[in-house]
Amino acid sequence: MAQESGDTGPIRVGRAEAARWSGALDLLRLVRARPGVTRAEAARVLGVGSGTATEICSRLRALDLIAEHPAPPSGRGRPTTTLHAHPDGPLVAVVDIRQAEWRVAVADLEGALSESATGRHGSKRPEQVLAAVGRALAAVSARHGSRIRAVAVSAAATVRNGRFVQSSVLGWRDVEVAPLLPGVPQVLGNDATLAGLAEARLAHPGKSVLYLTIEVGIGGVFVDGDRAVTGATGAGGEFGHTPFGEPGLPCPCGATGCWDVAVDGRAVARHRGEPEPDDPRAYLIDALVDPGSRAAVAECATSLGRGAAGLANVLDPEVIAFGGLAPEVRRAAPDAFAAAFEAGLMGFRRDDPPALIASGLGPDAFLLGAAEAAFDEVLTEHGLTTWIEARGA
Amino acid sequence: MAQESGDTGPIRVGRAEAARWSGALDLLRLVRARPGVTRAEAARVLGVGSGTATEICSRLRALDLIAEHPAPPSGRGRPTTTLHAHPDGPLVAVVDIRQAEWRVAVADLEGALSESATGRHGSKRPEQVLAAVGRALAAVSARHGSRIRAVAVSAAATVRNGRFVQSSVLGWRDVEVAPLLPGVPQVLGNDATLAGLAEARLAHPGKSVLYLTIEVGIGGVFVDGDRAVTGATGAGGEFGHTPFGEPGLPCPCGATGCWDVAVDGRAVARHRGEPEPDDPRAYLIDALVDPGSRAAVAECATSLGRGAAGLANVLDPEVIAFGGLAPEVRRAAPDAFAAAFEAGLMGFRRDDPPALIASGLGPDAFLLGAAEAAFDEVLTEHGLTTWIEARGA
DNA sequence: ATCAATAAACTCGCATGACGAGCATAATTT
DNA sequence: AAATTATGCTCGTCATGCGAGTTTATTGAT
Repeated sequence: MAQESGDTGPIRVGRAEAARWSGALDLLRLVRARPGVTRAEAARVLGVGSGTATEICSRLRALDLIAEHPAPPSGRGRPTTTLHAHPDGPLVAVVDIRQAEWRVAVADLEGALSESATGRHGSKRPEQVLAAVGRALAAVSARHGSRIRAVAVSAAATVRNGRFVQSSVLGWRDVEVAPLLPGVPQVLGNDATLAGLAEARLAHPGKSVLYLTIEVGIGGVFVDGDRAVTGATGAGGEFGHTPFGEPGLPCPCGATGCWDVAVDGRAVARHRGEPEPDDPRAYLIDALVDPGSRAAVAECATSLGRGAAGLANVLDPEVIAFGGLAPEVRRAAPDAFAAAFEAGLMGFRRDDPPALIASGLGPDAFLLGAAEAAFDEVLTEHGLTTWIEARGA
Repeated sequence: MAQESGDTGPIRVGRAEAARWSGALDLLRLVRARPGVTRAEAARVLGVGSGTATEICSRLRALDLIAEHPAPPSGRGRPTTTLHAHPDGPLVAVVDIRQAEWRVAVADLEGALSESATGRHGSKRPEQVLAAVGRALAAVSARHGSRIRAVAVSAAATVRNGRFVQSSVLGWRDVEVAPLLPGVPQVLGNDATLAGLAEARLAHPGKSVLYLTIEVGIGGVFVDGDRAVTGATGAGGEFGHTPFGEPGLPCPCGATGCWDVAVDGRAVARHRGEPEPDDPRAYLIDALVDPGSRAAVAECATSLGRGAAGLANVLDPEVIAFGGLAPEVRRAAPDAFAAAFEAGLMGFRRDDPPALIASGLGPDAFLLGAAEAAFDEVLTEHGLTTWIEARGA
């Protein structure tokens, strides 16, 4: 994100400053990815000796960043300890804004969510929604004080250069989110992007994961080695707006032939000769169990399979994970899906195709993904430095 | 690329080992990206003090990794020095295997290519081609000795897990390339991937670049911040095999509706009602200047624009760079291209669309990209450690 | 019970790269 | 010739990681 430090003046991160905490950061990230990991195993994974592990752990314990508990002895030898989030350690606040409601929660280093507040918003006015979220966050901040080190907001909206530029389900256009907690880093994320990030990091760490989710339209993200590929402005992953659909068919996004309108409730209605439903998601849920919609749903499953295969050809993922209603669409017409997927893959990929799985994270996926994005801000040299300064003061 | 170090035993890179050379590596990468950069500017860019710069530079000079020349004084103050590749510094050998010929060259840290050998291969037998290339590399190795630190091979073939798994233009299937220079790291790359890597790093450093090139079919790569996104097995970037083409039309890859056969000489011939040409590339070159093919070429330009827009929606590049014959296709029907591109973009992207440019690297792009990939292997802690060991011995 | 075996934590001297303040140097400007 | 300015160089300091050796806590055998 930081570019052209030459012009913008002396930011002066400093090499030693950056390298200083690299071992400690690696340990913290490991504790985050695998809570309760033993210190001995951590040393093996990180490739450090026991002396270094001792040193890093005691440093982090003194800073209230990790806690160590004696591990239940398992076999001969001196028993090791398990590493956990410190009970007074850093936290992040996470927000998920959905069509009719919002949620605010707090996550600790281990990824555990403690629910804090939810609200409904009949109004579509972004200022009102954000004001309500802001009040909930103020309460969180009052409760946890300076332990809150970052805020991440997930919304069903397109994110570009740190703004929500549009959202059909929320009815938002170009919404700037002022700092919700002053002085704390804040990141905004598309809901499908963050859900995919959570799925990739939590269920398939280190792998290349293509995440596809159907709600209204289809979206997702490609996560390559735990890093979301979101392009220049952060608006990548708009898979619904590739011309995989019916050529010429207009899409509300402004383009034509979009995949978005070929896989969801709007597509089912169109195939059945019905008018466009007000709530395509609810319509699709009904259609999935309606025998009269079977052929129309199979068309969607075919489109899902063909598009997933095309994206697999482009992105070469190791895993394709389906979220939202996509697993249901696939399950409703498994043969149609499988045939289209197989036919769409390049020949040489068919011997060893990507694994197709249904995401198992459930409705917390957005908050979990937001926690990932938020801790990405915290677990940096800068984040650690400010944590230490806040402790000292 | 390194995974699961836990099981595979004690590779033990070591944290200090890795951090040790990080400053030196950053300087070497800077000298590579900007040959002739002054030491004073390098210190500013890297964010180190003059003392540290002195230390790093003298260390690298002593190791024959960089050379310093007095810079022409420009204004007041003590004149600085410019940083260059050392005349006895590390080199990489690069290979480009095309339809009817191969080239072998040598690149230094600054990216300068010195041509070494070329050959033609009427035969399509990969063993024969690789044997000829191997002989040329042996000659290179004899001339430069242990200065050659890596080999990179570009070929018009799909790369997967370090093998060439298929190539229609070369007629190859599942070719394993044995080490061409024993004891030296070797990387294989798809030609379009490497050309895009070169275009991105040399012309648009740090940006997100979508590179699209038409030869036979269409391919390319997405380079996000100087890193090629090639997926789990390295076979990403097969943009030609997304279903952007005519639905149902079979493609030699095994899938149907591929973009590949909608933008090249085969597409022009089909639109004209002619049989599939033996050499689609030559056919397209002719068609580009043939008035009778104007409408057919415009169809290809439309398909190119629509597909490029779809990929822009997915990948969110800052720049779309066209290579091969793609700039000519665009130029032959600029209005058709522009209309399709604009129509295919999501509405919110139209205000600030990605820049569309023609690659200017010419036929050396493949070798330059191979040099990038090869130096990525050299400019690592491990690469530097082996360089130092080779010096000492 | 006692003692060997085992695995892991702890101690401590060492190497190293980066830092930064102060000094030296080589150009331009006055 | 002197002042100014930008840069390179020297050197004492520091934090991190290393690694060999030591200690500690558990299991299992005698």
